Amino acid sequence: MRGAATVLHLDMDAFYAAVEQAAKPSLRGKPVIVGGLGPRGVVATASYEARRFGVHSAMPTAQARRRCPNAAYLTPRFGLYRRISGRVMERLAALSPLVEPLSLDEAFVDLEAGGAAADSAAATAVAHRLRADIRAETGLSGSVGLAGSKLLAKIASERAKPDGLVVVEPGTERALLAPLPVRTLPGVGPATAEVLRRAGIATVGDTAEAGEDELLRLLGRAHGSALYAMALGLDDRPVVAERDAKSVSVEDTYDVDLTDRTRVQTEVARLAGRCVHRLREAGRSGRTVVVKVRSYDFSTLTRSETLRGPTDDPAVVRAAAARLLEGIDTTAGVRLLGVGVSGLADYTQEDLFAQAAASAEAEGGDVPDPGGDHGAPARPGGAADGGATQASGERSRRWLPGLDVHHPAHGPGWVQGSGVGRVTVRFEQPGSPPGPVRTFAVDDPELTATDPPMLVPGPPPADHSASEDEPPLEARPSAAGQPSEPAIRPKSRSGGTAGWPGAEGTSRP
DNA sequence: TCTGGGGTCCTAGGACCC
DNA sequence: TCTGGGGTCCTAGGACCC
Repeated sequence: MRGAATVLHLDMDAFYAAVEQAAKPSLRGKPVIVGGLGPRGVVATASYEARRFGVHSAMPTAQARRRCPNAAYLTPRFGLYRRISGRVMERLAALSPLVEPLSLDEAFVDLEAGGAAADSAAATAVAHRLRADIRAETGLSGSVGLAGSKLLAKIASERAKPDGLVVVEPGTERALLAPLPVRTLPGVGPATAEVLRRAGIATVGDTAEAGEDELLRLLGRAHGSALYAMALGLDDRPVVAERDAKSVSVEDTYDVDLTDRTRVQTEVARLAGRCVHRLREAGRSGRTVVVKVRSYDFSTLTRSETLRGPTDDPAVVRAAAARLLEGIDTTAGVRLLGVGVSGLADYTQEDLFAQAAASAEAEGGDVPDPGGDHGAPARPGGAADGGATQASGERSRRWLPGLDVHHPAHGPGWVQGSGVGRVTVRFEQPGSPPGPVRTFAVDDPELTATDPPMLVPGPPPADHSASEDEPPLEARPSAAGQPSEPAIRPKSRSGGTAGWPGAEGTSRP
């Protein structure tokens, strides 16, 4: 808490859906829903047009289809969202060394830390400019909250949505909070809200009146005292820049419950491999392996095992996961499997070597066996039992709605839908007017999948697109050699991408 | 056609140590 | 004959967030 509204919270509006609308001109102004498109998918983001039909995040996609049958349903393209997010985060980094991202579309910024603003008026000016810059660079809108604390800045940005700016002047917090429902406070979800409701507490004001002792009794130590402080508008949490991940995990929900034990085993082995891959990409290793199983009835259990030292060896993690799975009954059918690693350490070859040697010495040769107790085949591809999912060889050939393609005669476009041997493509791109639709055979050799083109600067600020020639959107070489998607940027080094040609106008400390 | 995927933090009990 | 703590690590589960 501070005396000036210099803590900024930025929240991009309907981010995934907005990116898709920016990339696909024919979707602008129309309901767009991004999320899992399978039978068990859920909505990740709904555009504001779709929200008018009652569609919202976390709703089963099947339900969304009933409420809004005419929306465009698109599969998420995280690689693209990450790139755009990177641009936005660079803008924030120009304002302050203290930027705390919460997700791809959200971050706190401490405007005092970099000297960008020392009082509320200056902070407000900075926020206006930030919003304009983001729009100019990406064509997207973000809402901003300014306050003397993270708590209030976040609540303010929520109230600013969509496409707005709200400032909470220090001193006015309690009055602002009092009438709001407790659910407004971060950390109060359905379960906590129900406990409070039964105690007659419905608003933030009620919460403050209840007193700390009562809240401790109802919610326990940590949660109770945190909630009480928030209800009074008290929040001293600093904006924290880099936070190292504490766990890495991977999970899959299957379209049809898995019952075949062998299949379950090969899936767990596959997931373990994927998990370790991500672990290594992040340059980390971990000590505790976790297996997660969600049953047909949605009941979920986890089993974990802590190794003697951190590892990033796929064979070791696979073997541990297989052991853990042995103790779990899956005969009734599982809908989800997951593998995770926690207890992360920064990986260095020396450490591991020393550790392995040390434990071998201590325990008389019981070094982690890379041979793997139950060396699972690890090649699930061919063996897939016909029942559950498509053979995975098919996957690469499937045209998922929303993906970018290229055709030599028609140019760049995106998949609108596919089925019965046909794929429908709309030929347009970020800078173009809405384009025409064509249909092809799914195996048309002229149709190729491509990486998404970068967005074009937004129209609103004088519609003067920065004439600058950001590389031909064509991206035709498909960058097949360059695994542009999976590349997660290592630790602190954020990749290249020098500033956008336009607007250099942000202030320097 | 009920309920994704990636995380964080907290609690509680038992083991083990001092 | 106790009587009694406290601290840390591990495991399992749950609430919550985006």
